[in-house]
Amino acid sequence: MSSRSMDAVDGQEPRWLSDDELDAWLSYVASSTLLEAALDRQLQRDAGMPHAYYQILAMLSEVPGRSLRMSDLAAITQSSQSRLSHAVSRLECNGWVLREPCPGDRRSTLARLTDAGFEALAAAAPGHVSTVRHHLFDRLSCDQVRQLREICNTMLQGLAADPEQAKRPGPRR
Amino acid sequence: MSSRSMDAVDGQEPRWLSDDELDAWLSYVASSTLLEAALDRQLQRDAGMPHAYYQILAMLSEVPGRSLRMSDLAAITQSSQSRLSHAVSRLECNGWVLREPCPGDRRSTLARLTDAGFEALAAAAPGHVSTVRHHLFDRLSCDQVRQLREICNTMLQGLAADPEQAKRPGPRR
DNA sequence: CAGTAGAAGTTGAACTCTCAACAGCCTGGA
DNA sequence: TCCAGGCTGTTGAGAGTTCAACTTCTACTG
Repeated sequence: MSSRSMDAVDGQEPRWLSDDELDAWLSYVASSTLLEAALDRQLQRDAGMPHAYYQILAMLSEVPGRSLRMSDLAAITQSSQSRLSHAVSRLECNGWVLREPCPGDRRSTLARLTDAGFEALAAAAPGHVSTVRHHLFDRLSCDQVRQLREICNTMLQGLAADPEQAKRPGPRR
Repeated sequence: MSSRSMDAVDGQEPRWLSDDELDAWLSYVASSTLLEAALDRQLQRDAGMPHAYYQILAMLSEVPGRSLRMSDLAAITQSSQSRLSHAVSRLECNGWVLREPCPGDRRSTLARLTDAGFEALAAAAPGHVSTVRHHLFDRLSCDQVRQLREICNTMLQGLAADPEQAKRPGPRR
């Protein structure tokens, strides 16, 4: 990743990261890896679900009717359709989510948060928020919280518009 | 996660996130999820390895002898021992890494980057750096890069000292 | 209105990661 | 010296994710 020990062999010498950028990158990778691991560990231990599943329940809980089309739910949880489909299957087994047909478009499926699902979320929320606080917000100044939001929003603009994001290769036949 | 639709049932009302914090958190979760997915996709497609495996090769490449004890390699890649052991097994099958006994401590194992592994890394690096640049550093000001580093380092202090991190339940016998 | 391209969702296989248990080795105090 | 407990690493099972293929349905175009 640094230019110190790596030379390009082809014609196009890539723009390596500067020392400042490399420092920031290594810190970012380390902290985001460890934070996600800590969140998963806490939620798995105390609520029997990984962080990604908590997010699905949380997003459903915030929406009128506590129900969303699978596609929309996938979009707001930064999930692929396949990942979400597997996840909802598991949540359905737990009785936390329910699949039902979508009126008006027979391709679509609605995922609805059940009462049991809402209760599981409500039970999990305090411990989760406390973990997020402990590792993140209790350590940052108000300025840093704003800076973090700005930085992440800037990233999001590029990531959301990523063409790779949407690319879905057709069948081979 | 917000206090708007969730009330604590038990005695201890948790400190919910403020609106600013919630905004920052949702942006953080979304951007880190999408960025990690983009990195994995690019590396998997162009180099046949996920981001975590790239990091293992990269860390090995920066160290004298291109060789580290499994424990030390796990520490600098934010990996559990188990995860690293599985990963190195796979990298060994690719001929990119080699396991060898550690002189002086027969418990330990050294993982060494092979020449083929170094070449695979060198071939993967330009595309990877370019992806990191494209999604992150090309969009941030110098100030923001410094802010990001500060924020992540602050997080790291807490995460590295996390007691959960080290807890390893003993055998049941 | 038929044909077709694309959208929505699911599935199964392969892969990665976590968790718990285990085996081997080292070290300090009795 | 001995051995108890800790360190190091591996393994197998189970859970979650990705990828590619597929089905069904919608909407556009001629």
